[in-house]
Formats: sequence, structure tokens, C-alpha cells
Amino acid sequence: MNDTLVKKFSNRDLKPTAMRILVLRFLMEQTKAISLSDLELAFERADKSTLFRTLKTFEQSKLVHSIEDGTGHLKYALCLEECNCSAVDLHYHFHCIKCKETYCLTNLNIPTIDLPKNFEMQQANMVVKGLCANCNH
Amino acid sequence: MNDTLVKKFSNRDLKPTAMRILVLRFLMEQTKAISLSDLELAFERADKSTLFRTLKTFEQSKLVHSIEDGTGHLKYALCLEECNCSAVDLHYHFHCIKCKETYCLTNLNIPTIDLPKNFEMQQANMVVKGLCANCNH
DNA sequence: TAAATCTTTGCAATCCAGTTGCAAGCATAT
DNA sequence: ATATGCTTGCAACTGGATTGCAAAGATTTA
Repeated sequence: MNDTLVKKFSNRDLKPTAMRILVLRFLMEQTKAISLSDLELAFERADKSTLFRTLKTFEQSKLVHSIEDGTGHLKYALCLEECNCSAVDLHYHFHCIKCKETYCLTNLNIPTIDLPKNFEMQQANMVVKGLCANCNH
Repeated sequence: MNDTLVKKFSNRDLKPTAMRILVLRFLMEQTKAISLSDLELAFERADKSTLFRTLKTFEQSKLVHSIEDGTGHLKYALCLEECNCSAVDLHYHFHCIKCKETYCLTNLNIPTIDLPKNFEMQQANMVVKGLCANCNH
């Protein structure tokens, strides 16, 4: 197990079980957000519920965040190292309506949004939809 | 059937069937986005699939737009009269994590978002989450 | 007016992602 | 080594979304 992985687990106070190591490594290889079924395909030997719970554990520990991109399937992507999943850590996501892939736009934080009186923002799910570079010819 | 209703249907080239009139009227009474199950509760006599298809028809005709607020249930809300459901018509939504209600923030359009090269925005699903005024004490 | 056609509705069934209960396996602490 | 607790796998369930099909209703055509 390499150093980056070890660090990610210890940073978040998570025990690095075999399954978690595999899943985290897989997540680190992705450039896109993945769904539970993507994970099932990648790990045919592992049980769906285990993968599900692994993702949920990661989410709770703020190792990953989930995105509702409108496909009906939740997708997950690695958080940045310092991420605390609070409002300031939020970024936009992009969902390609052609290839159905979902990308984190981590370079751009979401602005302060002018809410009605006494409304308080804590989280956000921001998904821009359209065509990604690959599909946009 | 009142004038506003008639106009909404004719604007969108939709036949005003009994069911559609009831559903549209119901939607117009709402201050919040509603889910299919909300609609089922409101119209116990009507069949789920009919309500479902009515919503889908309305959505296609741009009479309503759908919102994924993160509850797992799609919600629907009336579009503004001139809405074309294109990028310029998009607005934020607010989902209260306590009372689970979802509001359209129609007073605020979403800004232009700086996308990676060759990415093209067409739609968006923007949901701010937190506490609404009622739940925020 | 009747027949043919198209649309809408209701019922029943299906799909499938997400989720849970339970028991077995594994790791850690006593 | 024994007890305790977390993790995993299996199987089953849940519930929203969706579809096929036939009946009912509306519209057009002859």
C-alpha cells in the first residue's frame, strides 16, 4: 500500500481494510465520478452491499462526496485532500448528456448565493449538463 | 376552466384533458416543488402511471421542470410563463434538509460558469441545501 | 351518423438502484 | 486463547420509476 493511500486513510481515521484499499485505489484512478454499479463492474468478486457500504463509509469520512447528476444513479468522486465537505469546499459538476459521464469541476468554487431571508446554505449539489469536450463536435 | 389555465395549455400546444387540468391547477397552487408521490396523495382516485405521464408530458411541453433535490425523488415545479427551459431560464433551487421541501429560487438566475475547453452547457440542476426560513431557528 | 384512427387513462407487472438483516469471517483488545 | 467488535457476503426487500396492454374517450374521415 503506497504512502498516499495510507495517508488518506489515516487523515480520515479509517481502518485500511483490503476492500477499502482496493476501492480507494480505484477511485484515485478515475477522472470521472463513478456509480455503485461502475464499482460492481470493476469488482465482480465483491458483493454489492460491501461496495455500497464502503462508499457510504468513505462519504461519511469525507474521503468522497456524492453527486446526483440526474441519471438517477448516485455517483461518487474523491474529495480533495483538505476537503471538509462544507460549503466552501463545494464545486460544480459537469454531466455529459451524451456519454453520461460526470466530472468534478474542482477548479471553480461555487459563489455565494443570495438566498431568501433566514434561509441558510449548508450543502449544495450543482450539476451543469451539456456536452463534454469528447462528445462536442 | 379559468383563463390562465387555458392559456397555459394553448401556449404549449397541449390538449386540456380533465386530468391535466386538475394537475396543472394543483401545481399552480403550490409554493414548493412536488414529487410524483405528493401528486398521488393529492389525487387518490387517479392512477400513478397517469399522473406520472401527465408530469412527463408537462415536462416535455415545458410547462414544468424537474428537479433532483437529493431526496431520491424527482420533483416538479411550474415553469415561468415565458420559460423555454434553456440555459438562460435556469434558476437555483433550495432543498431544506429538515422539512425536505424544495423551493424554486426564481429571482436568481445562475451565472455563466467557466467550463473546461470545448465543454458546452445546455442544462443545469442546481440545488442549494440547508435550512429554510421555517426550519432555521 | 357510423366507422376508423389517435390519444389518454387505468391496471398490473416489471425494473433496478438502494438498502437492510443476519450470520460468518476477520481483527483487535482483554 | 478468548471475548468483543467491525467488516464482509448473501439474500431478501423496498420503493420510485417505468412500461405493455387493453379499455375508454376524443377526434377525424367517409
